[in-house]
Amino acid sequence: MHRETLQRYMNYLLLLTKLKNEGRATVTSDELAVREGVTGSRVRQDLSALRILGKPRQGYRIADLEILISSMLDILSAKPVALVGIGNLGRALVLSDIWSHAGFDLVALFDNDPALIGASVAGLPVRDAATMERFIQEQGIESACLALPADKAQAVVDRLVDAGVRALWNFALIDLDVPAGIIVENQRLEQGLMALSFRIAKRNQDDARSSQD
Amino acid sequence: MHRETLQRYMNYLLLLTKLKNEGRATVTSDELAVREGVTGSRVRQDLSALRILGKPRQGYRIADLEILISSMLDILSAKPVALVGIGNLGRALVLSDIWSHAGFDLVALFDNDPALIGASVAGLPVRDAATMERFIQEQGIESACLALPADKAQAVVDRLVDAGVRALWNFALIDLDVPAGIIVENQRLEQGLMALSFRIAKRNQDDARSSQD
DNA sequence: CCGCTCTCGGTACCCGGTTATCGATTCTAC
DNA sequence: GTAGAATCGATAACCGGGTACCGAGAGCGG
Ligand SMILES: NC(=O)c1ccc[n+]([C@@H]2O[C@H](COP(=O)([O-])OP(=O)(O)OC[C@H]3O[C@@H](n4cnc5c(N)ncnc54)[C@H](O)[C@@H]3O)[C@@H](O)[C@H]2O)c1
Ligand SMILES: NC(=O)c1ccc[n+]([C@@H]2O[C@H](COP(=O)([O-])OP(=O)(O)OC[C@H]3O[C@@H](n4cnc5c(N)ncnc54)[C@H](O)[C@@H]3O)[C@@H](O)[C@H]2O)c1
Repeated sequence: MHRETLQRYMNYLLLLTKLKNEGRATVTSDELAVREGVTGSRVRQDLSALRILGKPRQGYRIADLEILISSMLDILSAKPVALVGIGNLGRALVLSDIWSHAGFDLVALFDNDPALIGASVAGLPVRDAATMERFIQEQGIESACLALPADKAQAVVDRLVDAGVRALWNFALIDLDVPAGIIVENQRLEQGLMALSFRIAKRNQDDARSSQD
Repeated sequence: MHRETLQRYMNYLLLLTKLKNEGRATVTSDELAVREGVTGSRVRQDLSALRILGKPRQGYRIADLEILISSMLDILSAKPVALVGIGNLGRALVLSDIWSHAGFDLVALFDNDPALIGASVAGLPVRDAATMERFIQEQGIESACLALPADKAQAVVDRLVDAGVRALWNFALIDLDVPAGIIVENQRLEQGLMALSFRIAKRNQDDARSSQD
């Protein structure tokens, strides 16, 4: 499955939640399509690939779609995950509700700043990073999120992988080096900002060109 | 230009910076290709589209690539940008160095929390959100970043657009409603986490399947 | 100086994602 | 009940991003 396709499924899901809150029970392929900037055909093929059936003149049952897309993404489970680096970004992540929405359960916070250790964020204690390996092994945690300086990230990753972590969500701007089989999902915020810069430049060019005509 | 292609250019840029720091002056298409999981052919076509010429048996001059890709993305300029919502996420963004890397200059911080107004973050004062429109108009700011609660975002966006903002980098989990011509780049963190969940599920399935054989 | 090798630039081809189309089905209206 | 409209499911056609290939130029070794 290509990244674009995967993103479409996630957008369907977000859209469905919104529609459900509006009291809707069914949705047509064209409705989903226009909001995604794609054709009804594409949506029907996406859903058909998940063996989801709709009814002519009625559309698809929103509840069915939600369950099937969610289970494909495996976000109905609650995989335990640890967060390392409780700085500004880390705190924002702890306080957000994205973990449960994406099939994770944030169970542990780690930092090596004595001023932070022992504090509590959103009801979770900040643990000493020195105790990280032990806790992760004991709890069988296989996922971790990194919100710490780029120059500290690789060393922490090595320790995490040794302790049994097999999937990483990385916010540090660095290409992590991991053994085969370990998944790294990089969250590169500056890419979003660069994309914005490009789109602004493109719009300004287009505007200038069309005003010339 | 498709999103995937754009992302490839940004990755080239990050890679080039790294190579330059290692003292390299030139790079071959195959070198860039393997790190991007693509063929040398694709890289050469990408670069050729930017009218970048290489030399046989030598490759491309890194300095040239950096300048041309940077100018395509328009990240050499310093577009003024305002940040609204100086919570945990906002502070993390202020303190990061992504702004200049992506062609922006963070010039103003706004919040409506009296406890924050007047404080200083990274040398910038937090201004009263009530004075937002005026400041933005006076300074001719056309870009803004939103790091505030989803239920407050739309109202703030309406004010920003009225004041002249034409490009938005949005962290709130909501589909913003804006007039035509206004660019919105949504930074959906939970999509990265969902993608991680999907990749974990897929790997576990594959592992189970291959151990069956 | 002469091949030999490496890498670029261009072209042709391929593949898969996207769209278009059409028959089938179900609901509405009268 | 029948006509008509709407929407699905399937298939075919299209398109563009990606790859493979080949000829050309640039450096290297002898
Ligand atoms: N990729 C991006 O676009 C982007 C944007 C913003 C921030 N970031 C990254 O995220 C990181 C975190 O951002 P932030 O604003 O929260 O930074 P921060 O400095 O506020 O927080 C970093 C935290 O990590 C902790 N830490 C440092 N070394 C550690 C170690 N070895 N073990 C455990 N904890 C350790 C520190 O004590 C601190 O609390 C930044 O360093 C930055 O690289 C990336
Ligand atoms: N999309 C995601 O994946 C994701 C992840 C984390 C956070 N977020 C979003 O980012 C937002 C910010 O996160 P945070 O942790 O910094 O939240 P936060 O509550 O710490 O910060 C929000 C800030 O916005 C300010 N604010 C509220 N209303 C305002 C208004 N009308 N004008 C100006 N300022 C106003 C508040 O005073 C506060 O300082 C969250 O609400 C969340 O929706 C999104």
